[in-house]
Amino acid sequence: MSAVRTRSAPQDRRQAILDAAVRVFARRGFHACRVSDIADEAGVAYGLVYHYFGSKDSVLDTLFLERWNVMLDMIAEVDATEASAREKLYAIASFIVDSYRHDPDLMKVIIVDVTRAANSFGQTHLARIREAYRRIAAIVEGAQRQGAFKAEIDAEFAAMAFYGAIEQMLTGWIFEMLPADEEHYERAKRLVVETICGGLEISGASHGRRDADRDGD
Amino acid sequence: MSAVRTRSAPQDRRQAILDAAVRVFARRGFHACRVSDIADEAGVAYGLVYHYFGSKDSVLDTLFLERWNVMLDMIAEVDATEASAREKLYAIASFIVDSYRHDPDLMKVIIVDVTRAANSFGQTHLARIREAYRRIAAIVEGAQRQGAFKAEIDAEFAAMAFYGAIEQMLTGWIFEMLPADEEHYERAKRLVVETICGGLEISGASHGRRDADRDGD
DNA sequence: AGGTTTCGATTGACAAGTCAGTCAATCATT
DNA sequence: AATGATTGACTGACTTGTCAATCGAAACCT
Repeated sequence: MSAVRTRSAPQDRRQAILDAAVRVFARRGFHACRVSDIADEAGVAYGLVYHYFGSKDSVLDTLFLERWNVMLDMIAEVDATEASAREKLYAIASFIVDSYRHDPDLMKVIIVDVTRAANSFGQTHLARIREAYRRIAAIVEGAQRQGAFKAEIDAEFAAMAFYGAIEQMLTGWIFEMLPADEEHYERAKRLVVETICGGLEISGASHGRRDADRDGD
Repeated sequence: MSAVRTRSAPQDRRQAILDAAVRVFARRGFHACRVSDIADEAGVAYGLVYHYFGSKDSVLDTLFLERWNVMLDMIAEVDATEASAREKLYAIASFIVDSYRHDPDLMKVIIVDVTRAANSFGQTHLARIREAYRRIAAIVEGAQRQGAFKAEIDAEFAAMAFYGAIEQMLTGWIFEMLPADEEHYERAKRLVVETICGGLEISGASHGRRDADRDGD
């Protein structure tokens, strides 16, 4: 124990408020819950929330930005490796799915409450979200230059389709439309990459034709 | 003209309120706008909104259900045809994209305020949304039985990836992350189907292996 | 060691404002 | 006159953000 007894360290209180916010936001949604709910859940006085955060919005901002920035860093890091585009995309899918596995409430809040309010909040969030698409698109572009991915599919589109597919999986888990267990998490990672890359990669035959009729090679 | 002059037909007023609601919901979001905003936009008195609708939520419910049911019918109709799975999925993508082209405000409201907030409303919406996934999954299953789609990818997962990719395109247009013009709408339809089916269909070679090495068949 | 000052952390009652929903009255049409 | 549509002021409930007061720990002094 470090600074225990009657009062805990300031940063613990701040973190306790953030943790409590994740729980109540996930439970009833950002709009439906009150600042007093956060304070009650964290076991602190109402006013303390305003001591650490400028507003209720600011609490949500902090939750989103802290997590999103970790993801942006992760994407940049992965892209810097020598792995194939497929492996890079698998790493991203893994990261997002594992984020959900590790803290489903936080991911629920980010997907349900932040994305929804992305336009009513400042443009800040929108810019960060867009940045993620851009970095994924950069991976696709790299693969296109190397001839591994079809060049005729716009990289920006592909990135959004990829991210959209992943987000829909999480949505399925969040709203209990899909079974959410360890096995399905792993299957989801593989499915998303297999589905998207199977369509993006230039395979030996069948460039995108509907029928599986083999041509004269 | 039928019942014109000083007072228009009741159903016109009701529709005027719905149309106004779409506009104000799209502009500032469902939660951020007041019932008085709807009434003002529609040019009717505050109380009239409550004459036609039981609550503010009920207005949103109506907007969502009326449109969503049209889509559900459309999917069932398409699935009953003899078209290939790829053509069926293209028809669905077309319908959704065209819905956005025809009434972007309404689609924005449905995606931003309903689809992503489905848990805060009753289970009614969730069930309708799930029904859409189920119908798309049925198309995938049909293709799997016919040997046109890979059997090892869960149909439910595939359906969600497909819908998620489309919804992400709309999100891109809604938040002005993607160029929204006629040409891009058409490209988006093709991209989504090409991306998803390219990965789902059993092509002559490369069953899902990363490398395009041809096996001895 | 004991007393005291300082200052950020913490409290919770309160002011000020918001908004959904109600309802009694009015209007138009038949 | 009867019926249903329409009005908009009003109520009641609820919320955010403020703020003056209090607390606790450490530094500072004697």
